Amino acid sequence: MKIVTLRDIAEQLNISVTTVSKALKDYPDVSKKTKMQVRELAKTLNYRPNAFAVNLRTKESKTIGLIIPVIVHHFFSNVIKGIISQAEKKGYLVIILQSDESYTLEKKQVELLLSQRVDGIIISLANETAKYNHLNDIIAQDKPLVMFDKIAKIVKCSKIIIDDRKAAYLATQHLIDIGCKRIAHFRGALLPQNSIDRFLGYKKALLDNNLPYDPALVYICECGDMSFEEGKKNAIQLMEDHDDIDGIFINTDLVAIGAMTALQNLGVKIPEDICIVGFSNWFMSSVISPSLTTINQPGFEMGKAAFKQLFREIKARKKGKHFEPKTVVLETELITRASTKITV
Amino acid sequence: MKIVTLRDIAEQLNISVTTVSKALKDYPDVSKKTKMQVRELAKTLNYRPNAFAVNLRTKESKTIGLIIPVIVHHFFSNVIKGIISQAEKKGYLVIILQSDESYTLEKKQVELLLSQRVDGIIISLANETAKYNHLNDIIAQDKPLVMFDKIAKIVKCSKIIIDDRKAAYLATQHLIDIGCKRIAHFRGALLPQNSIDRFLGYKKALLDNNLPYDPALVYICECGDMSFEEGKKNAIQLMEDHDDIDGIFINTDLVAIGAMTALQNLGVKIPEDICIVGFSNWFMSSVISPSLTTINQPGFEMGKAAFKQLFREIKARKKGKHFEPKTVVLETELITRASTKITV
DNA sequence: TAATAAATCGAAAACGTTTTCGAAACTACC
DNA sequence: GGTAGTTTCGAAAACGTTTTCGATTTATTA
Repeated sequence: MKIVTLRDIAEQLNISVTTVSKALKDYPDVSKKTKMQVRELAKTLNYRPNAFAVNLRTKESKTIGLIIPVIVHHFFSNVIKGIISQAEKKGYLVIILQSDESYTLEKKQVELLLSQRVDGIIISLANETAKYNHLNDIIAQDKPLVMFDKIAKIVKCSKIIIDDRKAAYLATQHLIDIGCKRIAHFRGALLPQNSIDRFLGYKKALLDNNLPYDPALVYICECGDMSFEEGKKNAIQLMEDHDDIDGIFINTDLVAIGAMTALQNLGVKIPEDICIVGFSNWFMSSVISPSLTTINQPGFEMGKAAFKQLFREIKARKKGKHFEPKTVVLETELITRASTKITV
Repeated sequence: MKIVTLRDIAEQLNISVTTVSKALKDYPDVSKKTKMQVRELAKTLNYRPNAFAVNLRTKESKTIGLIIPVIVHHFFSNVIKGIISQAEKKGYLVIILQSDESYTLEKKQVELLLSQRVDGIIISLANETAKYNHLNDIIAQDKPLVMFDKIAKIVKCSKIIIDDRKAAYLATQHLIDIGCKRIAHFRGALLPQNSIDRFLGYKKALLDNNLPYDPALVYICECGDMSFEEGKKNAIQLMEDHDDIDGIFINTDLVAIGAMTALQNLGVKIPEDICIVGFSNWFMSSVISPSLTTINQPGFEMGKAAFKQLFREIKARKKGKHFEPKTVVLETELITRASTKITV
């Protein structure tokens, strides 16, 4: 019941704490005999090193912090899983915080993690976040920082992203390739970089194909808890405003599925009347009817990559080397399904 | 850039570390003047207490551990959110681990959390888990432990659950009330208590209503990553085996939605030919067509309740009191939707 | 056997905080 | 001015580990 320490072992064996410590860590200057004795006793007493003391002494906790906008989210929960799985392999634990898309909370949580002295921080920014002092604080403390998905280009740290612009371009080009002439876009909130990039990719694809870009065809949705409803609402509004639409590129699968539901209720046939491309490849997208063409956004892989990068930086710091921030761009792909398959 | 300590402040003000510490914690035996000086300097130097040292000294880390079978899951991610939100209010951080339904991993993760000396542990058991030594280890160390959802009745700790049996009974009774005579059940894996309880509730409802219980009508699905596919497969199999079925009570919404998809593809009309009740009230259930009648399983509230309970136990331990394990049963409700609305 | 090399051990400092307890300084009162 | 009481401070121990460096013992060699 009592918690055993190095000292307990040392006293029982009539040796010093030093030797016990060294024996357990297999130092070369301890005899085989005492090593055996120590290890055996440690086992029978069920000795566990006091993590608090180890942390204090070694100045690291083998714990990292993760701040994400939302947890209940197909993409982000996959990222979490990726990070945790990779962290576990390297013996790291992960503290998770949810910013709820709030800048104030995000800032407070960064403070919290810094005062907890985690070994590094992984973050995906809140939609609201437009100032980056809190992030620069992390860097100023020379603590490893990796951003993913919702990033701030200005901040000097490593980043794990996809090429949102290219992916959006691909998605829009696909709509054009199958014959769409008037393509709407449901975009995400105004601030996040990826929402901007996806919009730009959409726009560029139109222009490259000599199709007019019409700002009136771009609808905004916050992509919060109400994504599905936003999709429905936007779709209904779109049908009222512009009934000549023949394709929509939508920022997120969940919004897209909402839109499809509303359109189908209005008697619009997909893909015959309107083709739809989503974004993220949520598992439900392959399952609904018609199945949804979408861009695969590899959440699990992003999580893994984010931790790997962070780990590299942690290792580099320990060796005193400085680490040049690196941006990793993960591959995406267009997955074509029934929502854009028109058999002409 | 250099990390400031109490000592730095003390030296700059020519006072002792003791006084600095006391000033910052508002001890009564420090003069107002020095308190002001200390606080001001602490602020300008951006002093942050070294969490490692505080932990070592106070023997607590204000951090708890959470072990869940899966992260990417509508119910569990809601629980995570509930736990984190509540923990944040009390100034606690949460380390999350995923057991992947594996007993071996779960056991290892408990070890890890214990050696990290978290202040308490919240756990929902893996499907595989049938031995509880690792849990008893936690209790033996007098560390607060709270289980939720997938619990082991034998283990002497606090538990947050719903009355699965009653909820399943309610669901089945509802099917009977609307005229179903031959009701199938897609149950979860064999070991988990809640999967057993839901099955028992289903069975009892049948018997109480003088309907025959037929084991052949009970299908098993593991409810892992393949839930949707399992639902489809089970539904198709069911139609082959017993085409006289007029109702199904299904362990999980996702499986139910899979089943509905398969049934609709087979030309079965829901609810006219077969009525369906799911379990968990996933947000998609209100959104698909037909919308799914289900049992509301309050994930967020369970998470909150779990942390609240853990927090009570942590407080009690600090006061040296012993805490009698408590089981909290949260309310559920039947949400009737289109999948069981037959207008006779 | 003496000198040297190798093997084995332990004292002590350090990590940064919290808290006890005694000492010093100051105030008030007769 | 002396006493008692109050206010303000700081030395020191403690939390449990890691690591340096010197000391001691044992083995090796000429």
